[in-house]
Amino acid sequence: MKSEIEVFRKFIRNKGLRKTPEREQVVRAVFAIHDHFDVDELYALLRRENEKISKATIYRTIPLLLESGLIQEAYFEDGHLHYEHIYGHDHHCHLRCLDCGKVIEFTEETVKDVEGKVGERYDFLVTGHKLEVYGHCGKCRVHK
Amino acid sequence: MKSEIEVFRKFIRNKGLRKTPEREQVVRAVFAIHDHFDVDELYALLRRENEKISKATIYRTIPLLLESGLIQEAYFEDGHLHYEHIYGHDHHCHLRCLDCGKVIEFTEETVKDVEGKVGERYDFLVTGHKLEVYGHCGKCRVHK
DNA sequence: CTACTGTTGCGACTCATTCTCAATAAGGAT
DNA sequence: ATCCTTATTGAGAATGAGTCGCAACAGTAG
Ligand SMILES: [Mn+2]
Ligand SMILES: [Mn+2]
Ligand SMILES: [Zn+2]
Ligand SMILES: [Zn+2]
Repeated sequence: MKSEIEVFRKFIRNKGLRKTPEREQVVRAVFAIHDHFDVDELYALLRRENEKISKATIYRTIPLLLESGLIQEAYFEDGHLHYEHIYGHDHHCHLRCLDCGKVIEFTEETVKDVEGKVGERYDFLVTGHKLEVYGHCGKCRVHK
Repeated sequence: MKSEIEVFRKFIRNKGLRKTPEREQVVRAVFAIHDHFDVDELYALLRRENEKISKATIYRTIPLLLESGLIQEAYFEDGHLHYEHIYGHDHHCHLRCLDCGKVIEFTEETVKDVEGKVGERYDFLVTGHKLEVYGHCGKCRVHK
């Protein structure tokens, strides 16, 4: 299996774009975070490592990471988007506590079947899905 | 079954809030739109009807509609949230074309089972879910 | 190495949403 | 019905995520 940076370089080459150190630093940082992240967290990490990269470049790189399949939007919260790297990881869904905001990742194979059924029913070539389940975690239920 | 305005009034009363014509106009407008909508569309509808209501009040009313279960966030797109009224409607999921943006609503009972399984597995009291399936619609596949 | 052109950083800008605050109006009490 | 307290409203200012314009810079083809 190719590394994420190899995948990214091939993607960049295929699109006729240029290989730049800034873009590759973003790729590296994205795969150094093993959690959901937003642009500010990504920016903070890069700054902490003394990488001189502007927020604009991060914003410009994110669509490339999405299109190349290295990351995906995880959810929209607190007024902005959150992402997660997905290359090299199995698909998972999210279970969120409406009280404390905790997010648990889970896998559930039956959701995959829905893709096929729905795709056929409406003549769609289905490429993926996003499932979020909401509720109240055990800890938060105790507190009330 | 109670009407949406009755549900809303009860909710308002239970929270110790005040019944205002502005809030009730928003409720009415939300249930006059039988489609996904955003704040601007809601505002435009109210203005078209010569309701003098400010956008700030709409923004302030939306959390109340969410909490009372009359509406839900449908999806985030074009830099802002879209909503839909759900009171009095069966739960449905969304199938979206990544090319043209078309959104199809569908129902799929097997997703309900996932709620139960996951809730038990992680000790959550599950209250709902949001499933979006992505792909390319038949029309868009022809065009390329 | 050169030329061409895509990319970067910076700050200005846009636009959705929130906040501030003075005026208004619910709604409980009398 | 009137008063009083305080939540709510409208208007506009403020915030903040994300985008854009532009001049300096740097890949890459030849
Ligand atoms: Mn995740
Ligand atoms: Mn819908
Ligand atoms: Zn919780
Ligand atoms: Zn389409």
